[in-house]
Amino acid sequence: MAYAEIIIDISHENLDRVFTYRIPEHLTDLVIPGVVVELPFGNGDRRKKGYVIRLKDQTDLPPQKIKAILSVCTGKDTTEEKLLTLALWMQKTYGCTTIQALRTVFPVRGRVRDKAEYSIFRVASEERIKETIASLPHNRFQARIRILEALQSNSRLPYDEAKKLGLTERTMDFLEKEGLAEKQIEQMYRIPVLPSPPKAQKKQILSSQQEQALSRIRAAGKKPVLLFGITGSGKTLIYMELIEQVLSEGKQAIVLIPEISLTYQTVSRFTERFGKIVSVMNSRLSQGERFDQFRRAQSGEVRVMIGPRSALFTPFPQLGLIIIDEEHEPSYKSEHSPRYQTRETAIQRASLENASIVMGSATPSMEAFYLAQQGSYALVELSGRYEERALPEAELVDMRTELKEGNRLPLSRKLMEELEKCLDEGHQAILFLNRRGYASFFSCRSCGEPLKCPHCDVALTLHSNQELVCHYCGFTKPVINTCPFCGSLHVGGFRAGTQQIEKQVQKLYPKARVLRMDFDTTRKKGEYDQILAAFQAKEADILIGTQMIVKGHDFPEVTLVGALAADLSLNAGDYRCAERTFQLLCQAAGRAGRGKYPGKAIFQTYQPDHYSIQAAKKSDYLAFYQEELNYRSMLGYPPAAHLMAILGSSEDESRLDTAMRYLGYFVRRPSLLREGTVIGPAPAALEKVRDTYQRVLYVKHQERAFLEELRKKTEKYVEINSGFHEIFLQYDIS
DNA sequence: AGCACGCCGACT
DNA sequence: GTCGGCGTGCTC
Repeated sequence: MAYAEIIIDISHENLDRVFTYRIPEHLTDLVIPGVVVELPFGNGDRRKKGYVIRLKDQTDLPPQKIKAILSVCTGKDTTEEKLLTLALWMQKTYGCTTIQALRTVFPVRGRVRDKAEYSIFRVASEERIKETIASLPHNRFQARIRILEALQSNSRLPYDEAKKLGLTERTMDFLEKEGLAEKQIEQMYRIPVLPSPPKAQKKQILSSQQEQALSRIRAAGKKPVLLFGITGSGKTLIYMELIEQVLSEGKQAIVLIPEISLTYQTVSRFTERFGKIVSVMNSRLSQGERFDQFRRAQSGEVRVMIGPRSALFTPFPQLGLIIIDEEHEPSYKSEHSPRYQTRETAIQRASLENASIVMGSATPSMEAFYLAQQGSYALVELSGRYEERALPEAELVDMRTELKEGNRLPLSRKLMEELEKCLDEGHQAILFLNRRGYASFFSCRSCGEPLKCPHCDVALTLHSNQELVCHYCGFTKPVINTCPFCGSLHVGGFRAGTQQIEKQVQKLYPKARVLRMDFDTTRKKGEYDQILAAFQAKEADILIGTQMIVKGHDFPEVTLVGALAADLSLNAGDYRCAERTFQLLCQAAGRAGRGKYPGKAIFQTYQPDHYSIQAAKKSDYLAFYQEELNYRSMLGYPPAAHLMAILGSSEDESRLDTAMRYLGYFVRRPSLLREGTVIGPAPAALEKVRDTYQRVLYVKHQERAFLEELRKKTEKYVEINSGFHEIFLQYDIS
């Protein structure tokens, strides 16, 4: 006997499990994992669609309970089937539950959407309603009367309001049977506001460099392409040419961009060229809005989807091209289960759909460049800035010398000098701080003890309203004036966050118009775009901010970029921190001199000799790549090897410790671990978040498949051991 | 989510 | 008794 394990509905927790169905003989060949089938479900054998997850020969269930599959809905080549196959691939590769994988790939009909969409419409005349109310005995049918009364004045009653009036299934049945009202689904799309109306565009002409790159991309065919082009070399124009071609073949394209650069500026370039067929997704969209976006894509109304990583799952009928811009951005790695890497998943989707895929970056991720070197990706280089603008020259300032010579300000003398020059010439400047709040943590100058959040174990940040804030859980406490550890009165915010730098700059250059952009000033929707637009319109001379200001914006009047603490991100305690630092600095330097004036970048640092800072100074990607690859090979980190993080979390610290220790013993068993290394368990980077403790265990191995196998074995081990019951485990393989 | 089942109170 | 409201539990 053949059976299939099927998932019925991904939007409801109670149905969050597999059901077993019998495969009738005539469907034997058609029912395979990844296919959508029609089933009888529940008491009335209602017709439901289900996803086939896997097949099996046996089942423990009593035979009389098992129903048979009715039919197979999807042929082999539908979008749905391919996305389902993609979900199963993600489950296998990233280790998550099937439901989690399905929810990532298919839009969930959110509750918000249901409320807004279902309405009750009056279908009878007002008189008839009145008569019905009168005919109903008034001491009963309270719910019916309330609803009919509501329908008298309004012909439409939203479903959630009706629920409040006591609407039940039976009442609804009565209303429909009597021909008084009907339940209706409104087919209203929530169209997110498009940045700009399509303009008559003047077609930009490709440089010979761009032409060359374009033909090499086309020559690569379906092989993934890594487009390695420095900032300002005009990658976007190449993307648009590729999209143009795909559209002319009647296919559709997905453009992935990091959330942070999903701005008016970026999107308007696409809408100006392609008009209404472009749609934008962003993570601020509600579930319902996202659902609508996907439906518009399905119907052919939208043919180019721009968005962050979740846009990868747009269900286009004939996907022709996937573009991943700024491929190296950390936001392409999902932080929730499944912890998928967008680049890998996109390549998988492209191969399932027989689509092309192009990844672009000025500073490719170590993984992508490594794979390009190995020949798995086609490497297409795009050298030279568009219209031959010079690359800005970066200069290092050693902050240790600065301090020795008596300058305690966050700005070095060199930077001040350049800033003044820049302002005098009437140009714009960007001052960039590696991380928000990093430098303005609150600590004691006598004993050096920083004040930490009692829930999250991170340093509290001092805000201008004299409050100490935890940026993870939002815990606040008023500022104190004695150190709780040693009683010293020398407590205060050290150095400067963006706010302090803003104050400092205002003091130094009272005439300069200063804009600040960070977490605090961009909390409200639209503020981000407003600040950028204002700066672009030259309504300010200096823009101060965290990494968000150096990502992909084009400010032609900026001639000076200052990185105030270039090495801040070097000590983040993560094997990727050198890579991040290099990327951020290169991006920052790339902001300067994008217009007709040459640019200048100044990196202030306490570690001027570090290779990532040295390489960033010269914008020398290859030099950095070589050094970093040596380091990764030596220590067995990706891309030289593979790394699995097992993240355990629990509210019970001692139980978590015990469980993770035993997990450590388990994966260290010689019978399991061949040629691999285990590190930990150790407290995770954030030891405690929202009163939940976190521990992490790392396993390094040359073979990814080995780690995937180990994960499966670990899952089984955890399942049969009661010590892990209150422990939540997540796996992250890279 | 749907649907049935079963209990409870208000009515003929 | 009987009907409808309402809470609970199950769906291969």
